[in-house]
Formats: sequence, C-alpha cells, structure tokens
Amino acid sequence: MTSPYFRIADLAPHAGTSVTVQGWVTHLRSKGKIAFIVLRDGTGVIQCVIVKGQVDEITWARFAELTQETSVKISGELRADARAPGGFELAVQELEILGLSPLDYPIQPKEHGIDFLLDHRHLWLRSNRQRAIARVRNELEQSIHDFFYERGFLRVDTPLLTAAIGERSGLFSTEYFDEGNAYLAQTGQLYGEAAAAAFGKIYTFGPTFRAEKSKTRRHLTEFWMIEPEVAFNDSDDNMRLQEELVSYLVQRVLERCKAELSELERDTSRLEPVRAPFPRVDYSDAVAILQAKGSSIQWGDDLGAEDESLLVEDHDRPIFVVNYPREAKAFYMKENPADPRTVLCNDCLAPEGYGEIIGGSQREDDHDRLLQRIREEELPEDAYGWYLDLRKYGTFVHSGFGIGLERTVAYICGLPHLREAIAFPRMMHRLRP
RNA sequence: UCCCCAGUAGCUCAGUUGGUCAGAGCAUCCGACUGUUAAUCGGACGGUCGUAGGUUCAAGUCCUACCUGGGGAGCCA
Repeated sequence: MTSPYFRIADLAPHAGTSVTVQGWVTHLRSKGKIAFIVLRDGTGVIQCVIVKGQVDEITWARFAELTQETSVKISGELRADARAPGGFELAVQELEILGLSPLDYPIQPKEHGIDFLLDHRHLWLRSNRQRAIARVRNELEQSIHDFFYERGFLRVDTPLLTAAIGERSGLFSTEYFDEGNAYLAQTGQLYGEAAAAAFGKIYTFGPTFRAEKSKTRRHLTEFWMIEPEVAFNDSDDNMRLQEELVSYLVQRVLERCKAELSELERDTSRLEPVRAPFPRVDYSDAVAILQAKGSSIQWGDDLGAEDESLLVEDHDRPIFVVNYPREAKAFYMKENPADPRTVLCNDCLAPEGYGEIIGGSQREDDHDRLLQRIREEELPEDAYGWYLDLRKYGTFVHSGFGIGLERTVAYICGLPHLREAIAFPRMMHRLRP
C-alpha cells in the first residue's frame, strides 16, 4: 500500500489521486453489486464506494464482514462526485479491517432516549452532533485564552482541594490526612483575589464542584469556570470586560465554527447581534418590569429562572442585571454606596432562555466590613484569615466574575441541556461512564 | 429536600371504560438489487409489560410501597 495517508478533513486538495484513510464505519449501504461505506475519522466523514468486479474477490468478501464501528484502512482513488455527501468519494481499491465491531453496537442513526444515550456516552460521542459540540467547546476554550492573553492577563491555577471556603452551596468532601476534611473547590475566586493583588490582572480556568441536589437542564455537579479578577477595576469596568469577552467569544465561534453551528442547526441570526455594549438593568427596575409582566417577585428576592427569561426576552443580546439586594448575594460583594441595601454586582443573562452565564461583582475591600459580613453569615472565621489579609496589607478596589463554560457552550450551540456541553457530564444521578 | 412525569422486544414507542392486547417501526439474521444518502422490497428472530404485594372470575391496564430515570423548584455558573 503506497498511497499517502490523510485525515478526511484534509482530503479535498487530493482529488484525482490515490489516497489512504483510516477510520470507523458509521454507515453501510449495499445495493447488490455496488455498496457504500460511510467512514468517520474524527475530522470528517467520507463516502467510500466499493463495486464488485472492480476489486478482487478477497476485498469484496471482506466488505461483507463490515459492521457499524468496525475500524478500517481504505485506499483508493479520491474523486469529486456530486452524489456523495461532501462532494467527494473514495473509490475503494484496498480494504483492510483493523478492528471488528460486534453486532450489538448500541447507538443507531435513530432516536434514542436520554437515559440510554447517557449510559452510552462513551459511544454517543462518536456522533456528528457531539463532535460539533466538542469542536465549538474547544474553540471557546482557545478563544478565552487568546482573549485574556492578548489583554495582558496572567493565568493562575487555583487549588481544587480546599478547606471550607467559597460559596454557600453543597460541598463534596474527602478525608485529607491529619487536616480533617478537604473540599472540592466551588470557586477559585478567593485565590484569584490574592493573585490579583500579586499580579494585577489574572484569570483562572478550571473545574469546579457543587454538591447541590439540583436536577435541572442548567446544572452540573462538575463544571468548568473561568474567573478573571482585576486589581483597580470597579463594577463598571468589570461589566465592560464581561461584555467584551462574551461578544468576542460569540463572534469568533460565528467566524470559525460555521460548519459546526450548521450541523447543530443553530439559528445564527440570534447570535449575530451579540456585540458590546449590553443593556444594564438595575435590580430594582428589573423587579418593577417583572411585576408589570405578572411575576410574583418581591423586592429582595433573587430572580427565578422564569424571571430571567422574562427580562431578556425584550433584547437581542445578553443583558446585565446590576446591584442585587445584599441578602440575595455572597458575603464578599461590596456594599453599594448609593443604596446600602444592595451590593455592587451583576449577573449576565443570555437570551433564548439560557439565563445566567456570568455572575460578577466588585469585592468588599474594607477589612472590618468584610469581617462583619463573615460573622453575619456565620462562616468559619479562622478559614478566612488569609483572605482578610488581602484587605489588611494594602487593600485595593477590585472586581471579577465567573463565566460558566458549559452554559456558554450550551447558549452558543443552542443546546437544550448542559449535559451535552461537556464530554462526560457529572450530574446528581450520573457518575459513569 | 419538595412537586410533577415515565418505566412494555436490543432501541423508539402504541396498547381505549380491566376481558384475543403481547403489537408496530427500527436494529439483527436470511434473500433480491450497479448510485445509495437514516436506501428500498420480501421473509425470519425477538418480551417474567421496572420490582414486590394487593383488589378482581380476570391486571400491561386499578390500588399501595419500593427501585430507576426524566422535568422543575430552591441554589447557583
């Protein structure tokens, strides 16, 4: 076998020559003396045509052994053909079976229930749709790094094993030598603040864990979060950074993932208007708007999922809801000098029902006020000693936010559920595969 | 933790007021076919109706409990 080996995505310029590809059989169609093999290699799909009489008897017999997901090596002439999906097809000359696949391959090119698909997630990933999602996710991850790198941010990796610190919601715990329990990190933010005091502009990028017993399309127990923290940024600076980031991400995926968005049947006209600036809605105004729309929300309540959708439905891009009541938010957010009932924070709500993709705030930089908030929340004071040090030794105005990667992937891809936005989702009832 | 929904063939589902209700399509197997696009056509194989009790002459169908999963609330990204 002398013809050169290519990935399917790289085949097009080699039409008219003899090539070799390797991949998995995704589809077999036999029409008697002519048959078709749809081959997938992760970069793309190509139809291979095998004709009785044009290959030797051994090769023709070998075709009959093929099953879905058999891995093969095929050589033949690549030619343009309008009848082939993708416009090219491979006229099979040599066919080598690399690994047979038994007849019980569970995923069919048919409808399946979500329970079944999640049980077979390791195989479900082989579908065109899952490949498209994975590629958009990858583009987003790369875009996030590029965005921050170009703006002089330092990436800081924060610990996943922590003492009790962070958000109020559920913690996963594990024994940690003689130190008692360690907890899987729910956020890197507090460490990010320490890093911002050291390095100025930083971001974290990593997995976070929440042991919330939530069963909804918007929650995972393990998800990836990006948390920038910027010294001397106030809440307004913080929102400008957020809208720049989200716009950058959406526009870049629109540019570079056209085929993937098409595979996902995403209505890109809903993404094209996503450019800074985003509208800002004060929390108190939001409550009035929602009440006018019939919501039962009262001043002081956090926004429910329904409320979020109602607020964004009038806009063609994400919006910010700013300055929530103190009671609805975390202890580390800075009191709003203009209205001490509220704190300097924002949620970024995506359109089309995707809801909160970012939560951000200016941090409390006054040592005594922060200590008071820790005591009010009855948090373990000794665990926050180092965090208070950041206000003791040269305190500084600073702000940051957390953007959920899976929620961003789901929004941009138009996915109905977060579980498709990550290769192996972790949910309350899903620990395997 | 709470509320709602579902569990029938390998998969997706239908199954009426309890009474030929053990069904279909797909997958798989056998056969036909030289341009298929989830090919088509003919035939075959395939089920302890989630589990355990109960009501009844009779339960896939009604009742109770449990198990498994899904959707939502709360919480958040």
